[in-house]
Amino acid sequence: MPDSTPSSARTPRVRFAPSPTGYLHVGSARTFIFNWLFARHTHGTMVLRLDDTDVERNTEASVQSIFEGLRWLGLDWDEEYKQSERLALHRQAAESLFAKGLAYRDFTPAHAGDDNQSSAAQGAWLSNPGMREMSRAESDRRAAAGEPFALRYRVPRGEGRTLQFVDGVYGAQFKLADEIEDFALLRSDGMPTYHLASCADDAGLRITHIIRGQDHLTNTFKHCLIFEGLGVEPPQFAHLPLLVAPDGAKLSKRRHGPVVSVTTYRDAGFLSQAFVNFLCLLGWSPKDDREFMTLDELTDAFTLEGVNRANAVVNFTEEDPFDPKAVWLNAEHIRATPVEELAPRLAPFFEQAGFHPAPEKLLAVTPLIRERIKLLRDAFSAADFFFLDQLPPYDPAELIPQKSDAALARRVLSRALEVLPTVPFNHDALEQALRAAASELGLKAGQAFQPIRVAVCGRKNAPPLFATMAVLGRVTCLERIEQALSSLESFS
RNA sequence: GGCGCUAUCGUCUAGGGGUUAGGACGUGAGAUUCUCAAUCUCAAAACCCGGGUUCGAUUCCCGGUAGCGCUACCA
Repeated sequence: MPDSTPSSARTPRVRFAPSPTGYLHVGSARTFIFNWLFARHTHGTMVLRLDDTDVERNTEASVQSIFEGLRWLGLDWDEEYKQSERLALHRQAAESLFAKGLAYRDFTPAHAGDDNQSSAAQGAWLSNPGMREMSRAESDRRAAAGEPFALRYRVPRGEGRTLQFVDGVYGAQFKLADEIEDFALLRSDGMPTYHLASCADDAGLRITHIIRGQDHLTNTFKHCLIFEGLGVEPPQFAHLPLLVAPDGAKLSKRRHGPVVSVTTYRDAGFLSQAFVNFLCLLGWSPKDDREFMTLDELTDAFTLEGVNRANAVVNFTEEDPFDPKAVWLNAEHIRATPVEELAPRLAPFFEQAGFHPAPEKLLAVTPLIRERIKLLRDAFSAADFFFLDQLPPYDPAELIPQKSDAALARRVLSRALEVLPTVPFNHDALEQALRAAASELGLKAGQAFQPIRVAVCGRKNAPPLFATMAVLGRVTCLERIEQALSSLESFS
């Protein structure tokens, strides 16, 4: 049944195989993305496989949270499997290796020698004493007697054999078989280990390219041994440089907390396409000067040759959990998003602040803040005055322009009050009227507009004045200018 | 400890035997604008160290150092 066509010549089948032991973290997300891009670029198949053989640590909540993360990324997959449902296949693989004499039973109690650091230093870690050499008869007898055992791979020893494979990123890799320990295939409870289950499934699912984190680079020799024992041609391998924290340590849930969870990015208001764009730039380059890229452009440009070999730092700090480049890219993607598409994405963040803007109003406000926010969650603080019934009390110092006085601010506001009731409330008419008012008062635009802007928006920094007033409407504007004026009454 | 992988501005990266070592983010200065944002201009900022090979190495080779990974009946 094994297919004799080399994996490199078949239609690519790649897989993403997370183990559900927590939320989806950014490193896993990147691995998924690279696999997806490879699959789509080559018109291959994307397989999602939950590697849930670690019964102790797997949770259903984690499964849900991983799906949630993947769904948010907006990338799909073609086939889906659960490793725990494929136990029979794994056992069969173990059987087959045992039958061929490529594996043996190890009756050493689990965790017998926990000081494997020192025993490793003495070179005594290759196999447990007496187990590898045990006769089949004795092994069978002890097993039949119900004594628990782990199944280990019988790694070729004393032949000076060199194992090798060509990595799609790191190039040709070599290792002496004698340096590899007799790794476990089955635990003493009969459950397969990661190495066995993973290889058996990769073979069974006819995976052609394994694209995964570099932390598996050395493990790959073991996997080659398993594929060989199973009598199948190993897939192509490509290992990805790791994502690390600014201190150089591998990104981990434990040490770095929620900053490594993709939901943190989602909740802060990253656009998924920006997040994907950012992750792609860590450890991969299109080799030209492009940085801002759409999914289509990424798919088109992605190749394994573009993958870098050095670990990439995600540049976050305690004060700011997001890499500045990620934030910048997000701002770029926000600006590139059409208003009709962006407005509904903003809605949840207004709701979070306790406001439920009408869709039309949101649509009117969005273009005014689109250039001014870096994260979607900034939307409310950038646009609050559009939705507040009552502005917080004015700061007279803000109503009064620099090098000026309250009297001038009062004149400007009074004049505005005279002019505004009859002006059509659209951008051009407002501009014409207010500029005219400014020159009548002998003021420069900047000087004249500040009191009005502060009156209408409640602060000095805001979107362009005329468009803002047009959205706010005549009634609100007049009301606020009156209030501002009266707050200046007693002020000299 | 053993084995492996890696090393270009603060960060992400391009490059590659002879280059003013390129771009981006961030930072600083300026321009522009009704403020902010955006935009534009300019600036500071890097080839880990030591040996080779070579007319010439940041680039190729070796060694060192450092970081990371693997060395589990975790994945």
